[in-house]
Order: sequence, then structure tokens, then C-alpha cells
Amino acid sequence: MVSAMPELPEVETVCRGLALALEGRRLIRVQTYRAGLRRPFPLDFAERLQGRRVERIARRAKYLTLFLDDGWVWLAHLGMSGRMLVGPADENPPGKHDHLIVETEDGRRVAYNDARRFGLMDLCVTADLRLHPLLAALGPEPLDDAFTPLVLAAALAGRSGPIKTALLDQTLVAGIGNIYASEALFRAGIDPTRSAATIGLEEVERLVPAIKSVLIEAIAAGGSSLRDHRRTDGELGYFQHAFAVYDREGLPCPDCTCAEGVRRLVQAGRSTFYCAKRQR
DNA sequence: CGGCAAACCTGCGAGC
DNA sequence: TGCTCGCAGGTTTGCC
Repeated sequence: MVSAMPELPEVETVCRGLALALEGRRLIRVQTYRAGLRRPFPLDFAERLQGRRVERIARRAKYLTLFLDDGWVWLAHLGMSGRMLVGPADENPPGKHDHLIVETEDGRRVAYNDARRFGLMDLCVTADLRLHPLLAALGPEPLDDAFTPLVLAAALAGRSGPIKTALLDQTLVAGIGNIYASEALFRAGIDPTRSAATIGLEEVERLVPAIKSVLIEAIAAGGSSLRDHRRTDGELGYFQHAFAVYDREGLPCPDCTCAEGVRRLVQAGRSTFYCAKRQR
């Protein structure tokens, strides 16, 4: 069994699990159980996957890219509640919210399960992948060496909105979501409500390593399992136990025991968690 | 262009 | 036990 929930570390965890199950394998059976997710599946989606061998699986931001042997790429996004469940190919009927099931020549089965159906599937010619409308505008990968303080500082300049909201903008840097935005700002000691443009270079020089370290540690932990995320082997990720502030309203942060504890506020409709004493 | 609210859809936990 | 409300990891659209 496998699955996921989607910020960069969770998608990376799913990517690695899927690679173990599918790379080098031919898809001998593909079945969809509804017309699509947040948008319709591509025309003849199941037929176009059927019989193809999966050569390689990679991740770009929160997207999974499965490279097929006919020069096409299967592009998948997990939305909020999407999982990839890996198991033996048996005769079990599709489970509740299973929307797509593939079976491999060596007897494995991967079910895409997504209660909220915010996920997305598409097909794209490999040569055009970088130009795909969903990928073309994405910012740098935060774990790439090319993602440097100078790059982030340039992206933040001129943005009047809060730094926390800016980190969620996938065109600025791709892959950070609501959990890791709060956690990275805590590590960097930066108040999430500050205007992005006011974050000085020395602060950006703390923020970039903070982003990288929290993502790397979360990947090593198999991601964070709050509600949905599972690893490919069915185990829970455990990084949620390492949260300093996320979902910890009123509790002390690791660095201080101020009476009010971690604060929660809403920015652009999303919860933000931070320590007012530790973050300035 | 920037920023924000709402919408997409279902499940779950808290409170009554 | 059961109902209602609020909230949830993401992205897109539309309005100001």
C-alpha cells in the first residue's frame, strides 16, 4: 500500500515508492472509474497508458512525472488528498475513492485514490514537458543548488504581500506548501506577517537554508502524515512529530516557553503558525 | 500586475 | 448517537 499528500517532501516520498513499484515495468492493465478529477482525464487516457513500459519516475515541484517508453509523460498531481496505493494485483474490487488502477506485468497494482478529487492527470510529449502549461511558470526547485539567497531575494523584491504568502507562490519557488512555509519561517526566525520586500539579504540567507533543511529532514522522515499521507510501503511518515509550530497553537515552541505559546493566524485563507517571540 | 476570497469535493473532529 | 459547523496538506479563477 502507498500513498501521499502533497507538499514537496510527501510527493518525493510517493515518487520514490512509485519508482520501486513501476520503474522498468510494463502496464498490462489500466482502468479508470470516473471521467476525471478536478479536470477530465486526457482523451483515451487508460488506452494510452495500457501496454506502455514506465522507464523513469521523477518529481517536479508537487508534480509526479512518469516517463513512458513511447515518448510520452504521464503527469500526476495529488491535490490535497491524493494517494498512490501500491499492492499486489488481486481480484479485489476498486476501493472507495479509487479513481484509476494500473497493473504491471509482474503482478503489482497501483491505485490512485483521492477523496476530494483535487488531483490531476495529464499526458504530454516528453520533449514538451518543460513547456507544459502546468509546469512552465514554476519557480526553481528549493533543493537545487540554483536556489540561492540571491535568487530568492530577487524574487521577493517588490512584493508587498506577507513573506509567508510569497513562499506559497509556486512561481517564486516550487514545492513549498502550508506546513513547510510555517516551519521554514520559524527556523529562520522571521515573522510570517512581514512584507516580503522588507526581508533583508541577511535574513534571506537564513531563510534559504531553513527551507532546504526542513524539506530534507521531512523527506528523510517519509513526509508528514496528518490525515492522508502514507508512504509507498503503507507506513506513516513521521515528520509531523518534528513540527516546531505547525498545528501547535497554544503549545510552546522548541525555543521558548512564552505564556501564549504558538500563535495561529489566517493569511490568504490559510492557517499560519508562528512564535511571536522567536520570530521577528 | 498584485493580492485576496471563493470555488472545486469529501471527510473528520469538536461541540451541542 | 446524531446533527451542524469549521477546518483540512493545493490550485485556479475572478474580482478589486
